[in-house]
Amino acid sequence: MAKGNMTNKNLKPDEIVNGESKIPRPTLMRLPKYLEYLRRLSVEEEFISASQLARDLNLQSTQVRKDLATTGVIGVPKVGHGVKELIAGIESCLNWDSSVNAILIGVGNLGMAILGYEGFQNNGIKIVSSFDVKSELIRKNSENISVNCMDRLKEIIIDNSISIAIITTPASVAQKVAEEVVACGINAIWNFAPTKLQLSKDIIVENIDMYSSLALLSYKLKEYENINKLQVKE
Amino acid sequence: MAKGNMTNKNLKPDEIVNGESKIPRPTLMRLPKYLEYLRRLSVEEEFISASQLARDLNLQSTQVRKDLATTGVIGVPKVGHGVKELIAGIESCLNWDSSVNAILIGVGNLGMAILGYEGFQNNGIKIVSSFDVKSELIRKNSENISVNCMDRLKEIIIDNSISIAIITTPASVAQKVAEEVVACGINAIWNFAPTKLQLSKDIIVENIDMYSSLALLSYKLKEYENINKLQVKE
DNA sequence: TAGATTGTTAATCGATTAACAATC
DNA sequence: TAGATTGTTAATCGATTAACAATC
Repeated sequence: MAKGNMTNKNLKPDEIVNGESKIPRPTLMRLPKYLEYLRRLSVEEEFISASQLARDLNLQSTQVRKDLATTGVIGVPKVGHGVKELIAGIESCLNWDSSVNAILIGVGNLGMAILGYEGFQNNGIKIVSSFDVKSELIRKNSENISVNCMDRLKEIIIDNSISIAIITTPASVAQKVAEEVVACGINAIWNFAPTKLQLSKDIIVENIDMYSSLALLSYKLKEYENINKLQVKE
Repeated sequence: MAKGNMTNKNLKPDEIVNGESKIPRPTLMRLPKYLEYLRRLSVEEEFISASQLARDLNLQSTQVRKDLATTGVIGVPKVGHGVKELIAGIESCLNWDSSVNAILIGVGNLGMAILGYEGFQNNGIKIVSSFDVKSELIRKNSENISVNCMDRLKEIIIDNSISIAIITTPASVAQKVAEEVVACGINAIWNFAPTKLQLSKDIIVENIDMYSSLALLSYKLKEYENINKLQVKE
């Protein structure tokens, strides 16, 4: 398995996390895209060049080389990088070579959608149980994952060594739910509810932020329409 | 209504879009957070200071001042910014002061979840119709939005002046669906399917990128656990 | 070999943060 | 007034991109 970052010398102390150098945030966000691409390659393709990756993913080849370097995988000039090595390297960086246990809270449409995704097992996370307040959902199996009432939260979190809570409740109750799971010892939250959670600084929170994305879309569409208007005038 | 950027002088030509200066991407992504905060304020609060906003949203006050400046709203020293003006200014920047018509394709769990959100009307987008291949869904109303078969795609897009297509299909068919809507004249896509769409450069695409978000979460959790291990050792 | 690709250093770009005069 | 806040300039930080020697 690829062990990262032996190549990096001259690092300042705070650039090193437990012997490995910190990976920049934008790089981390691109790693899953490389990984998906690599996993789709046919088994015959033994090597892939950063240049080819750049072409297919619409990135700069220098950026791809830099990104791949963070995984610690060494390439071969004129040949490229070993596909298997690269997959293992990225998985290792992201901690996606094994699965961490998660629960999901809020088994509405969104929760059901996420329980139904099959990709998570290959991406470092395993949803082992889910929760809802609606009694008609309790004990009804969805995608083979049991739905429990909120009373059993602490018990199930502890018994299953849960590390991550996925919040798919309505925004109105997300804060309350977040506080509850934190009280049960959870310190990583993946929040799909469109609301900002106010929690202690040491709790890891990642948000799926629909409205930021929509803001970009709306702004680009406005630019696009303005340009068209200008062209019509001219 | 706030008309942006009268204050900015000395702009290079490519910093100006139709008479307004370009808003940086990170700022655009924060604008919805300011907007949500401002909308939640009680009507009695006439003014809000950038400093207060910074405190409540965990941002730097300089950053908030810079961000608010892009909306063109002028603040009053010692007092702050008018809340109403600020709301109008942000809405105007994002084109969220009116709604653009959208369709949604793929009425599975995820699609149903999005059809059920009430926030979109206030955020520049109105879903007027939806589509699915599953015949049992067709004509069954969900949240008062009709579900149609794919045959009616072009007709409905044209009749309703649709600008945006929201894709909530399984990843396996997202590319095909995207090509179909583009063929019907759509040039803005909001893609919730976890796959990279390959489309002509002039099509506006925004992705809800779950796996980038999960990568950050996984990496932070790994860092967190490494730090804990180190502390146990010491 | 020649050409493509590598890893890395230096230059550029753009966003954040610090500093500060102006202001009500 | 004094203190808080503004808008803006300058400094810093960090990521992207360009350039290039090394290499199979």
